Amino acid sequence: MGRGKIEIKKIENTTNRQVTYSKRRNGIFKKAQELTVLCDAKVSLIMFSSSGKFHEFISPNISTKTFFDLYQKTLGIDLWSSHYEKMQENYRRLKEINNRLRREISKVDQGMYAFSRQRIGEDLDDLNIKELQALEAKMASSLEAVRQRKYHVIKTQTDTYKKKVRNLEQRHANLVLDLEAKLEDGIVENEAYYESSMGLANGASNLYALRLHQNHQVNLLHHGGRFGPNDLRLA
Amino acid sequence: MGRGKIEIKKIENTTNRQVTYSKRRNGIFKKAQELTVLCDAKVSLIMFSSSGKFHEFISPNISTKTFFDLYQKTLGIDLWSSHYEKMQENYRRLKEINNRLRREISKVDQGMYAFSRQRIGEDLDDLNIKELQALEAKMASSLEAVRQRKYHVIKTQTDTYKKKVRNLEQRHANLVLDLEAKLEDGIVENEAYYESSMGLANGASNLYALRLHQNHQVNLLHHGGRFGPNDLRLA
DNA sequence: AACTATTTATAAGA
DNA sequence: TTCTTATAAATAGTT
Repeated sequence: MGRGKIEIKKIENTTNRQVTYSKRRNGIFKKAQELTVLCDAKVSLIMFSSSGKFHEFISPNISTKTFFDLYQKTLGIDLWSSHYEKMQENYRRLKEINNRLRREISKVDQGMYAFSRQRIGEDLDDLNIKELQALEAKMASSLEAVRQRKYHVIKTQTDTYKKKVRNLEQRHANLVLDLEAKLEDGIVENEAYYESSMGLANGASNLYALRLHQNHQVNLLHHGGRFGPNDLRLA
Repeated sequence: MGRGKIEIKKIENTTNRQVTYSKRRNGIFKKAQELTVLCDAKVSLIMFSSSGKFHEFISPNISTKTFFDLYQKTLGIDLWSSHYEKMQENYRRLKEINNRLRREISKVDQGMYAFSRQRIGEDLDDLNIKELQALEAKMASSLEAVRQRKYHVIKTQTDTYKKKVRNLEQRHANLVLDLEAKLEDGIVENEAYYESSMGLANGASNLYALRLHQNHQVNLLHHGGRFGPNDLRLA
């Protein structure tokens, strides 16, 4: 219908193609409109040009959504079922997993609670003698492990103190020797300095006092001392 | 375009309308097809006649679903948002909850593990003396609670046995009285029966033996006996 | 966007 | 429905 007949194949000339698209689009929309009126039909016509331009015609008094609901109902299928149903399935599965996780948490929680309470010595009413004895044995062994560890820590600290003391002994002995040498040479004459130095370096009795001090310290630690392993004060 | 010009309004004659629908439908489908080819366009054409008959044309190489996804994307709206998007939102939320639950389980598990290991006496290396002493005290107190409970259970069982014994004493005493009465009346003459009955009912020494037995039982329980609370055997 | 020669669609009839 | 055909409508190529 034109000056010449055309072959129905893609129009390569872009301008030409766009013009033809525009003309024929109007024609087809007019046809759709006429069909809607003449035949009381419902028509949905959606087009995208090659350049992506969008045009739509839809019969009056019907929304695209309604139209597609009708479409799907007519075909008896759901276009989005593959999408939607799959998601629904996943949703169900996720929900189930979720519930299982919740139950598990609850279980673990209760288990931990029971364990804790039992170890703390409550909730023992439902244990029989055999179970009680097993629990007692385990706890006794645990307690023993804790005690062993405690003694080990204390021993380590004690050894550290012993070394400190030995070191002090050595330093004071050297100091005394040095001081005596200087006194003999007449270099040092300050009496007060002499006395204090001698007091510290005055042989076995003073060192014994130091050792007593250390032992006392250990006892404090044993019976509830609050000194950390790095607390090396001696008094 | 026909033998005569027609007014564009609903054709009231049903047959006429259906014929026109059929003819024009073919025409419009042909136009859509030509547009698709000539202009490289994407066309979706869906129609329902007034009698509900459904016909569809869609450009090749594109599904109705794809077409509508494109449609929605172009319009920037989602016709199915009320349904689909809501579900998608829920799905996301559920997934998040799921992950949180997993993390929680992991946390609780680790917590329980650490707790368990510490109480069992391992993993004590990172505790200082103060912490060790606190743990020791707690465990000692727990252990004491377990022991108390054990003794209580044993005592309860012992009492049960005592009652059993008293009950037996009574029944045998009655039996003896009954037997003696019958012997006096000359009803019973079986010597063997008499001896065995008298053996059981023969006063304090036998009951003492029973009691000894019971005490021995208690000791067994105390030092590792394997009898449950419902195990009432006496030998 | 308008023109118009020509093709195409189709209304009415068979 | 389909075919025929006269005629209305659409449109290809041109301006």
